[in-house]
Amino acid sequence: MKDVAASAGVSLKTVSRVVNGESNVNDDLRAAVLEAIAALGFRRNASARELRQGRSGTVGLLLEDVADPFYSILSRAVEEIARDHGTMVFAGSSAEDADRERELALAFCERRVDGLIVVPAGTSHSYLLPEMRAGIPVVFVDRPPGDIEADMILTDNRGGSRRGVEHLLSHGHRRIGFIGDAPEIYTAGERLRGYRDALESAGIPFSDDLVTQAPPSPASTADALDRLLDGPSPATALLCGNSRTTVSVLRELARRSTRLALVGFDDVELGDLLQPGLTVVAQDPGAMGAAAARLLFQRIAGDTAGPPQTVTIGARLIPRGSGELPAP
Amino acid sequence: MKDVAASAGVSLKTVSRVVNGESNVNDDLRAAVLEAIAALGFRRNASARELRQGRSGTVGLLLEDVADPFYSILSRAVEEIARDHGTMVFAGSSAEDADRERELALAFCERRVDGLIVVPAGTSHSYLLPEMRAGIPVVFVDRPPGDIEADMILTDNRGGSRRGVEHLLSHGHRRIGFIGDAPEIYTAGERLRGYRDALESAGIPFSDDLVTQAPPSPASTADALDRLLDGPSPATALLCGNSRTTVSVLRELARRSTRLALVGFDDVELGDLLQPGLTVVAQDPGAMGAAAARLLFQRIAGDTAGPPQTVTIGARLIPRGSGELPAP
DNA sequence: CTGAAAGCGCTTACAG
DNA sequence: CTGAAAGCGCTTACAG
Repeated sequence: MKDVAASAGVSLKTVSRVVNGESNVNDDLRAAVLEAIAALGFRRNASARELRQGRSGTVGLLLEDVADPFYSILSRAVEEIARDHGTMVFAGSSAEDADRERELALAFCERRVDGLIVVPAGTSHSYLLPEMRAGIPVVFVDRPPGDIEADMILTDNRGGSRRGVEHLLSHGHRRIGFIGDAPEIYTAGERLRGYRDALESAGIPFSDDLVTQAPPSPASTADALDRLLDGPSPATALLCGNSRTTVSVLRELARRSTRLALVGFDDVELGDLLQPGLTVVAQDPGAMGAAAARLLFQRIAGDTAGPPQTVTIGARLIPRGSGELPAP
Repeated sequence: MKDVAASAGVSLKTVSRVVNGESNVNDDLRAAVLEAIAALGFRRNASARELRQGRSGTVGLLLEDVADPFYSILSRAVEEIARDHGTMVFAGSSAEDADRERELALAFCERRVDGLIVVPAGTSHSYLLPEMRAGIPVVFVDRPPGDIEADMILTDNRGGSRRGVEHLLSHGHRRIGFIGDAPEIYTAGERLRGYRDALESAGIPFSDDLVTQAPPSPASTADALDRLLDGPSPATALLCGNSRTTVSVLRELARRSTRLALVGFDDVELGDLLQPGLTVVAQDPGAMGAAAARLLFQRIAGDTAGPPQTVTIGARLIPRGSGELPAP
């Protein structure tokens, strides 16, 4: 900038004014500055600007895995809103590791992000309190934070799960299985609750035999199916608590050439092309990302008066065939 | 940092030494500094550090769409390698818009990224020359840059496509269609070349009637299928030039209940669960991202002596059923 | 409308 | 092993 000023024969401050598009600059001087900028290939140094201004024009986005379709769609939605605010996005994958989450979150804070969107991996988030008090707003998505109060965007997991089970009940099923993630996972717990809600409303007693809660893996899913299908009164329908489990179940059913009424929680690509089409309770990751980003920028803009907000986003049942198979 | 120094009763420089993990600090002073850091909730300001050091510890990653599975897998691979180098990743989506690509790339440069990985959207990249000369290494992925020479990571599109067609030929097909993206797209051109290579080697004359080149959309794909299937000597097999087209073709075939031997370029999730399973020529986005990141960090580390490199990554044929349907 | 001076929070280069 | 001074490249606050 000093070089530009020298080359254009003006002061540093005038160059700064031109670079920042301030209006009160003489046209001739402006032209001279622009010429010098082009000639020297000048590009403003954002670090210096940030240091002086105190805000960085960046936000941090902490996901479980950038490569997972659910999070990558969420991520794109955040990017679009950030773009409207002239802000760039740092994205990082916690890989479900609490230490890595913490490390990334603090690295983002060291970079003085203007705000943070976090899909929690760990169960304790008090490490963020000093940062939040120092003025970095944080919005949690998908799961509530561990031991602090904060803004969050959640799916209506319980209601969605209930709707999925009610759908199976309405097609005559009475023995409905549930295979979900480990019970410590917030969403897994909520979805199991929705399953129980639906059974209870229908006057069907809850049975432990029909429920599996474990981290999703092809092996654990195959075991769970064994338990559901190989007993004296097998399940005729199944709610899968997450998309990884749904995919494992589909592979396992294809291998066994067994049919089973099936509703998956979370949509999977090409679900409509399977035979039968896959009925799902679909979350809306784009809407979640957009809601998180909007709330974050509202906080960044200074709206920090009220208490933490919780935004709940509905889950939609999409019937495509597998959930409409009638009970035998 | 000044506050920490005052609180610990040492100089700024000693705090700096502790924060940076330098070894030559007296244990008592170190302890006092660490205590002051904890008490004050101090976090080093990265902007100031970057300004002084001249490097930012960030890289920019410019994709077509962060939400596309191909790019999100590539993105995660870049993140992992960046992490090994203590570097954060800015990711942005060009949305296939040359202006937006330029705007994002220059915004990354203004933030003084240490390097840039770019999936080109536009056809001219000379706008990056000043930045490259100023010492920001740039690696292009998936497609070559427009009008400059630079490092790049490419898939063996031509060879992969050839292998896909040879696979169909080996199952007795002679009328093999090709539906690819618009001919301006580099990868589309290469894949058409591979298609021609395979036909030529088999002594089968190339026929324009069997080829469609257009931006993928459900409507254009349906039209292309009409042309291929409704004539006097219809195609018995098809190579789809990209995954969006593959999905449209699958939907269209399901609607018509027509069968056709099919090989898709690019894998799609759940392709193994379709009936028949989807045979594809699979790119390896993870390998591409990793190769790009490795080359970039090599350049950042100062290895800029040699000429630009091109790394070509193979495409693998994965037979799953659809490509093995025999010719009638 | 224009500019000179101070300072953002660090690290570098140097002295002791 | 420790510290005082200068400076990275901007913007802010102020004066003219």
